[in-house]
Amino acid sequence: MNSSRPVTIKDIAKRFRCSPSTVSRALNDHPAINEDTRKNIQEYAREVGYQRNEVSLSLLNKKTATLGVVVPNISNYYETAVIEGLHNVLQPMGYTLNICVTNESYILEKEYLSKLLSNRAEGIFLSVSQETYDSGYYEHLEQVIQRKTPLIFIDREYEDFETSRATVDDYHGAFAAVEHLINMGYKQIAHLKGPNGLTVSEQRFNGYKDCLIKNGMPVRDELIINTNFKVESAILPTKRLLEMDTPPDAIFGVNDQVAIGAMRVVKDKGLRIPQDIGLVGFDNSPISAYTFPSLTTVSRPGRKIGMEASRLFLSQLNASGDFSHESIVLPSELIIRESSLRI
Amino acid sequence: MNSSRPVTIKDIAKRFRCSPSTVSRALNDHPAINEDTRKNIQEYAREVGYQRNEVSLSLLNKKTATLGVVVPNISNYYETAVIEGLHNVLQPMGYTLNICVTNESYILEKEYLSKLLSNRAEGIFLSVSQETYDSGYYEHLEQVIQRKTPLIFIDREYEDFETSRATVDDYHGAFAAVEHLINMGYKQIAHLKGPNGLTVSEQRFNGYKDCLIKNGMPVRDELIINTNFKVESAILPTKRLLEMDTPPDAIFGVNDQVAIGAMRVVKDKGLRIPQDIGLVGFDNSPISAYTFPSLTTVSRPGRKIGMEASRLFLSQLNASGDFSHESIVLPSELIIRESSLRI
DNA sequence: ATATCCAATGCAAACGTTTGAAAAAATTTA
DNA sequence: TAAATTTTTTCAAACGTTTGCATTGGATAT
Repeated sequence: MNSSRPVTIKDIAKRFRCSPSTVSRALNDHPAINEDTRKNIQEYAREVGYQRNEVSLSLLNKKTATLGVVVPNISNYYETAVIEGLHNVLQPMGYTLNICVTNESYILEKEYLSKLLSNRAEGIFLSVSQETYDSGYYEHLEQVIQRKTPLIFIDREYEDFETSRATVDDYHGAFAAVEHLINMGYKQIAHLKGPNGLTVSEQRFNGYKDCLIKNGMPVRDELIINTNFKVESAILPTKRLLEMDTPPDAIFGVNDQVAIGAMRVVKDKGLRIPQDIGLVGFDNSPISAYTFPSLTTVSRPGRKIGMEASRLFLSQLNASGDFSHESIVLPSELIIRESSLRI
Repeated sequence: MNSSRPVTIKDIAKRFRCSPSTVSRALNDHPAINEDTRKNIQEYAREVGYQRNEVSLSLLNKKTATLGVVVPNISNYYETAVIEGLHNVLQPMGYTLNICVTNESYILEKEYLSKLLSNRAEGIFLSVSQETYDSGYYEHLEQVIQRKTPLIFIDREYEDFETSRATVDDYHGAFAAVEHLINMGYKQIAHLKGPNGLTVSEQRFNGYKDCLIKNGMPVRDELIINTNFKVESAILPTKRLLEMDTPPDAIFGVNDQVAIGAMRVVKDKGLRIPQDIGLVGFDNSPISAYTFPSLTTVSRPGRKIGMEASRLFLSQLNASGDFSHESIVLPSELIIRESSLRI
């Protein structure tokens, strides 16, 4: 008849014919408890596998030690690196991360935020979904603000939303990548762009465009084709590029996946990298160093972003009433490898 | 002075000079509430951004609708696919997934399990860490069992632990991969093995070994070298293999990452794939189809594993007292691509 | 005018824990 | 032995919500 109901402090109290308070104090090593009582109770508690019900404590203390991490997906290297960074700082402080994957859906994002608030998460790290961008709705964020729950944007962001944010300098990373291609003598640089509307996509695109302009090179619309960040989404666009009358002699991919997809198509065509076609990606994913040829790319400090975001959260938490939000932009770094190194 | 304390039912009750019960019923559309009262209360609640405190409800109902997912890491394609599968089934049912990354650490795994139990998670999906394997300790799992919290193993497992589990048939996948290499005429097949002790590593290794034996081929110890699953860990081992007096003519990597690392080294050596060296990976990661040459691999149904694990959880939940644990083994599938297709 | 009935609301307990203050018990002091 | 002191334990409230049961007040029927 030993039901699966977890042992409570009351159960133990009954067993020892004492009050719950005594048990609670005994378990917490309160000084005003008789040594014997304490030992007996602790021993018994261990024996029966007592485990403090944190739910009741959360209710009592209004502290859940839970943080929400809301991201569009976790299948990319960068996202997992960010989570690792958050984790490294916050886990040792006793926080539990509640990772929510929106799958780029607005509705899921909204649901998750509601749920996190209902569950009294003490802070939320958010990388907004594609759909949220597209729709432009952000009432679901207002609830978070209204409830004064610290909200930290990671990576993607609403430009005009007043919160803290930790992002990577995509613009200058892209700029440096394209400038490098120009320095290598490439003349017609194509861009496999990310989905429209996303800050990440647009920032990188802007870096690409501005770099061309600054260097007196034309921005050819037909050399800019959209992808969805995934490797297979680069295949057709790259084919199209290579079949043009005046095809590009270099391709800047919005991320490594896309660049690797392009690499495959280029090689299938029998073109040589970097001699015939230069190639640059973005992210410095682990595999980029081991493709053949290895891929020039721009590294994003994902772990650092996570750690900085944690810092922002903590400072907001400790802040008294008036708190000015911070925007942290970490630099990205060009990593030159074989795919663009034309001698 | 508007403190950030969330609005409670009591606050609303005070505002309307009624009892909390009335507010609760009004918000939950209880029929015995006056229509006007209901409307007024609901409107006011929306206005002030009332949000039900789920913590208190959890305490009251002893239901948290929270499930723990404890995995060594989330940076691989497979793991995220599993999580996606779990998510797809369980999120719509109202469950929140609490994803915990142990980073292959025993201590973290133990801490997370304790925490999940303390937070009254209603079920736990576990892929045990490397350290847990190595140490052989599993008292931390006993607590879970003792508390009768459904525990489902995903992917990795203790062979002799009585729970439900959903795993992939790594053995036959590896067997098929090696048999394919043999059919292609490769004679000296090396194996870049995963870390010792992990079921995944050992199953694949066994598949490799048994296939060689069954085909009357020698198992040469010097052709079996350990890696840690990561791309860079394949570099030195592969170099060593290729510098041997009688080097292998094929390499079976424990996963795609390792195979891709090997691919790089082989190409650097000026050897041709698949003519000089055949190559097979494991996982069917998105990129494996787009390497050059594309990588023959074994696909693991990660999403399906997640969905099956969910099913196991649900059936255990609905089971009355006596419940016999299920072991589900999903087949893996050989995907033949260019890297092994010698004509 | 009184009994009957129904609609609407309030009361109180419960979930598991902590904690300040009060009470009880044990010990020391005079 | 009584008073004073110290040690140990209990009481009660609190956290926010739900819910069975009791209560209220008004309307209807007799």
